[in-house]
Amino acid sequence: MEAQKIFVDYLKQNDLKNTPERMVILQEVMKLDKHFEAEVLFEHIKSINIKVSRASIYRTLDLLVQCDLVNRINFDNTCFYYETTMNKSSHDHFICTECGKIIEFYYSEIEKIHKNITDKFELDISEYSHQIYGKCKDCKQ
Amino acid sequence: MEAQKIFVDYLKQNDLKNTPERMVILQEVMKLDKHFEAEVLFEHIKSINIKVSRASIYRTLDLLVQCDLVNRINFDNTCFYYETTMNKSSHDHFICTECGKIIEFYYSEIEKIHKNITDKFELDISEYSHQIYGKCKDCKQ
DNA sequence: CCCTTAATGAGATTGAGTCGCAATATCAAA
DNA sequence: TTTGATATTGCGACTCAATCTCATTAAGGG
Repeated sequence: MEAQKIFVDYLKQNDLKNTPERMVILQEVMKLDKHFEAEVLFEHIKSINIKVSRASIYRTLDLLVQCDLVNRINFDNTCFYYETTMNKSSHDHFICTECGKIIEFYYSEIEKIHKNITDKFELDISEYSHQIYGKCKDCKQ
Repeated sequence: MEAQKIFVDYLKQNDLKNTPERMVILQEVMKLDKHFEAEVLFEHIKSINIKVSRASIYRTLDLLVQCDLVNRINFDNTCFYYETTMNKSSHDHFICTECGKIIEFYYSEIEKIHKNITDKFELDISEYSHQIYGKCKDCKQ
């Protein structure tokens, strides 16, 4: 399903209003590279001469996270990063502490672990965070 | 080996000085529950009438992390949490988003995944972060 | 077209963590 | 000891992402 339809439906179902600001933000989020910062999105939208306040950027990103169109990731504790989820399966990240390069990876064992821990402790898992830090091939030696 | 000896050796090996502030901080860190905040440590030390500045708390915690006596964990992006590593094997955390309860768990598969990814991408892993969020048994329904 | 309710923007505020710097302490060598 | 090079401390100023406040404006069902 198309992102915009998902978002509009989500708004309607939650008695939230469909505003031009929200539509612009969704549209521009989809154009950005993966792993962008809220501030970058704010500057980007300003640069194309559309006026949206920083507060609306943050509020709308929260909504997009809530309706699963966007993931919020904490790489380095300087700020949150965001990535769209469309057409993407779940994955984790390796972050090179030298050059900042990001490698995405997926192991089904992670899901098995989550299943196992869910059963063992009778949990209700809503999200998880898994990052590996180190030096990439090029930055090693 | 005893924590204090490890720390003192670490300081000596790195041409750092053995100061009363550093010793007090190490000593009080060992008394605190797991998963404490820097601010809590600061308040705790103030409460026993020892004067150590906030800056020294942060600087010394960094040193303790560097010599592996303490882990720094990012649970909820409000601030860092710290835990002593003494007599503890590697483990990850489940955090209940309702009551804040923390469950520690260990799966050897995690290490296998890290080994695998290391080989595949020729990485040099220095640390990792793995947290699961959700509702615990008591907060479910 | 109205009216209730939500959303917006601007700027103030928060709060963890860092930085700069003058004063002070450490510690190895004389 | 005393000295002196160097590290450390504390204080307060500062940073910066993120949140909050609140008056004004907009959405959209009836």
